[in-house]
Amino acid sequence: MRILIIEDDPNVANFAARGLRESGHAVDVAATGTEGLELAYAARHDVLVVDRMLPGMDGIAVIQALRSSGSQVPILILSALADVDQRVAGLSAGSDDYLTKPFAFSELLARIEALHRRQAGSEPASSLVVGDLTLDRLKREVHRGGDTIALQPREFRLLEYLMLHAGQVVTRTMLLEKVWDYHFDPQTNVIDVHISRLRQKIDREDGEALIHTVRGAGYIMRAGET
Amino acid sequence: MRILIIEDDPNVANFAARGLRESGHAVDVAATGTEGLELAYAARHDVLVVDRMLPGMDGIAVIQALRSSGSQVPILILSALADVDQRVAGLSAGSDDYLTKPFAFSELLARIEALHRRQAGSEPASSLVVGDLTLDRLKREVHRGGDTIALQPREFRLLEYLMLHAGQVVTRTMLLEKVWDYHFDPQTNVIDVHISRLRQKIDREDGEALIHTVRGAGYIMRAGET
DNA sequence: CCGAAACATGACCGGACGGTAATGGGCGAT
DNA sequence: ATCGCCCATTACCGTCCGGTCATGTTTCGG
Repeated sequence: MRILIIEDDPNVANFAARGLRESGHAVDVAATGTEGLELAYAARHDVLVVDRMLPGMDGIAVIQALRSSGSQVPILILSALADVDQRVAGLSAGSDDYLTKPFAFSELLARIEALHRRQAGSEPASSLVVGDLTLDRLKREVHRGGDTIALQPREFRLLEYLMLHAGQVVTRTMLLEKVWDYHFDPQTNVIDVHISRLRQKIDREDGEALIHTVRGAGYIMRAGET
Repeated sequence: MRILIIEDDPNVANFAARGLRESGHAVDVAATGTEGLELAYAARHDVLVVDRMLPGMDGIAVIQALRSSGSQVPILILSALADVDQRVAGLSAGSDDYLTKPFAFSELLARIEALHRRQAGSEPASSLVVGDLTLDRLKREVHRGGDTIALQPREFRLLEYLMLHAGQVVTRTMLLEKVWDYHFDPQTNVIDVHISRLRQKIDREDGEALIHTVRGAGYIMRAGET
């Protein structure tokens, strides 16, 4: 389990970090809000422990920034402010738990594990998004900018795979393996045909193209420039 | 949002229930652990608030019973025991939060909403289980006791719907609406035919039958007796 | 115990899904 | 600039999904 602690008081930070490491977790520590945000963006953490009061960027602001960027990490606020209003404010800002200093390490650990337990129970993302295109894996629905797009099963699997790997080139071999379950080269242009059909449905004239071909390599799903 | 409060002190129970109702939530109240368990099994709640000390069946025991039956409901423990060890014990038992009495209602509400927010963000269950039959909604795979079962799309949707409502009778009308998207009666026996096909695949001679017909009503998916 | 209603199952068959192939177009290399 | 390769697109058609129908079986009321 990987934990990020954002806390400016080195005593508290070290105390917590050490204990968590001894419990077998990987711990990153940041002393300021901005540094913390960078670390949070740089790597996936299982739980964040954030001090309420931080020099520069405040803890609440950090949480709001993370949440507004779509992050779902469980966050525990650590604070000296025991006041009920403060606690409520912290929770409303988008955190999942609030622990007041001074705290017992065993409780911090228990709460972190409770947060993680809950998160771990949650399923792999069931809805994929690239640009204004969204695909709901459970409902098996695809939408682009408001309207629903009907896809055939094979088309759906193809798009799903492309979106799961959005931003990375997907080779023909990968597609044959994962979308067609072929473990050999069919020597035909099945893929080309289905890419074409997909494009006609999702990359309609309106809006930018999301499926890009990478000559000699395969295809890539991407919104935005570069 | 539907909340179940298991609390023997009527003052506390009423205080919390009233406040939550005023905040627009549906609230059920149970005064004993056993009664609480029954209510929890009888209906789906979004959050449970459980008193630590209860006459008869203890709060911790209630939580353990729920968790071992596979329930994932977010649970908040309410307790007069502020002691760190008690708090840790409560969280380890499988609860998600721990609030000590006396408490401010605004904090209870904020914590309940934080728990729910987290839960709501998590996806609907992607794998369904009834007896030794499992269905993975994302991988679109069905297994019964070790081996994989291949289902046609319509068969899959049918089984998925039955399993989503395991334990409750599913009427023909419901199936037509939700599995076939028919909003009228096709006057044919499509459903019977598909139920039959499903049975041949999943209720093979080996193992107990999971799909049961309820004469005059519909079908029900259930493992175990009664 | 008999009959009717409700349900189960097997056979049939139309249509759409999805693969193949052929042709046309565009990018890149020499 | 031109040739060749890689990709795009259209048309065609076989296969299997899934709905209908007809017949057999079970359950319940009278």
